[in-house]
Amino acid sequence: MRLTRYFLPVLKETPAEAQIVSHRLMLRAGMIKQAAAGIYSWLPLGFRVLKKIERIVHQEQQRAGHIPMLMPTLQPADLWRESGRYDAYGPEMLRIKDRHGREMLYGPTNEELITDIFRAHVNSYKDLPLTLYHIQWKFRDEIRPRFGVMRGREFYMKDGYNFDIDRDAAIHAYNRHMVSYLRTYERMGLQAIPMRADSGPIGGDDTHEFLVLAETGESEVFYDTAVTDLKLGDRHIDYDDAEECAAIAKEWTTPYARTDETHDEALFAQIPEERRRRSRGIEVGQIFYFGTKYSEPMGAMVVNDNGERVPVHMGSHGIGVSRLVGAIIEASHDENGIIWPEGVTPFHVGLVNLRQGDAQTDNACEDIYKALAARGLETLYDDREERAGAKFATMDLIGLPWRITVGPRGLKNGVVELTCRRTGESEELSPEAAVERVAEIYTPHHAHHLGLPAGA
RNA sequence: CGGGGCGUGGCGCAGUCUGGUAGCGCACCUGUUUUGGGAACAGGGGGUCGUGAGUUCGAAUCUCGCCGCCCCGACCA
Repeated sequence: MRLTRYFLPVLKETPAEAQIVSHRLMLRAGMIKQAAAGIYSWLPLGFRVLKKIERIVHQEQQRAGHIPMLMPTLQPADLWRESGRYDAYGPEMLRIKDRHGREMLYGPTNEELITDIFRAHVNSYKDLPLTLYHIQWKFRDEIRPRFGVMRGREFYMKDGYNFDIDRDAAIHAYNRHMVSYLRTYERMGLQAIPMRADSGPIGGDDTHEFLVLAETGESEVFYDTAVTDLKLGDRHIDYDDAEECAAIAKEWTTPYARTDETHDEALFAQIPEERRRRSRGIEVGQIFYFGTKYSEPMGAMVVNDNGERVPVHMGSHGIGVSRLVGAIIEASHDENGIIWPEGVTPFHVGLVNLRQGDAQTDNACEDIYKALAARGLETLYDDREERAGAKFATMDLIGLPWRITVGPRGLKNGVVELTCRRTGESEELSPEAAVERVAEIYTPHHAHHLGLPAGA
């Protein structure tokens, strides 16, 4: 993408309303524009990141065997009366009437809809296990939206629902989700720690929240540093293997890690002091096992192998996709701007032409731009008539992890500069070698896409 | 919902107390000179001062109502 043909309204000054760093940087980098309290337009750069995150979530869900679909944002009130949540949900649910006076609501979550779909079409234990999910906009009329996309009223969320014949099978689904979530966050360059949590209004026996450590997090968290040393890396995982999933879940949930809701000071005190940490975290996901809480009242039953009608065991699982954009920035920035992890960066590499209009540098940039595209890399080419300082400042602000700088001085010696946004380190390379290096850097990220279903 | 604050060109602000015909910086447009970390100079365009009513010869400024937004708290992906 050529910057002169793009839409990137960066701001030099910080809008007054933004308090936390991710909100400030998202506004300054031209990623979002507020439409109303807690409601945002996603401008092109922000939209790109949102879609990158969404894609990773889709890929990892499907890798775990979960099935994508899409449910509407508007739902009929009657379904919620059936589950008993129409009144229970309170003013946080946005209620609307259509032209015929029928009561509708803008979905804050989808348990009712998915259960309705399930009971209409699934009748036998032979159709289980089944896990369906979608990524859709939600609306919760928060008392006080704040922190930009981190606590919006309208937000983009992956929510999934598993249906299993009994408790054991549902627990496997729970563990499988934990593993696939760990992998999802790792690909985004995040460490999200599963922490035992309260089930809250959704209810259930078992639940973990995934917390990203950050100063500005809304939750107080307590953990053993043993948990932050864990990494999935590129280990192969068989998601159908209940024991393997359980083992990995156990590995991550054995070290102490809890939010203030479930914190136990006595247990915490047993951890060696040098490993004890008290910090803050941003919740970026949660998984639940809730047994037959919805299936019973709503009649989501199947016939088991004895010919008996039994309620299915369910769980639900969420990832805050739009919130993750903010959470990643909270976890990865410096005084000059955002630092995107390679997995979610809006563009893989920035190309800076230091002497726009000079035939030699223009040509060198065009060649590099084409060579990067040929390698399947997304480049933001700053071809504006701006001075070097302005171009560097823009690149630093929007946080592309790698930058290729092309100027007459380097070209005289046949080199360009490849700079790492995170470390600030640069190396001088021939244009061909620079392209090659960037391609190498992104090879593992592109490898994730292999072996997945079309559309993933 | 309780408490606090703010609405003035796209952004950041001054002007409001003490009413007198709207200003600064950034951004934008034109030109010249610049060009490896947010350039300089010259010229230029853009604002019913959130909104409605009232007071007044005269309202961004005073009074009352309404709307919107932000911050702190209790709640949530």
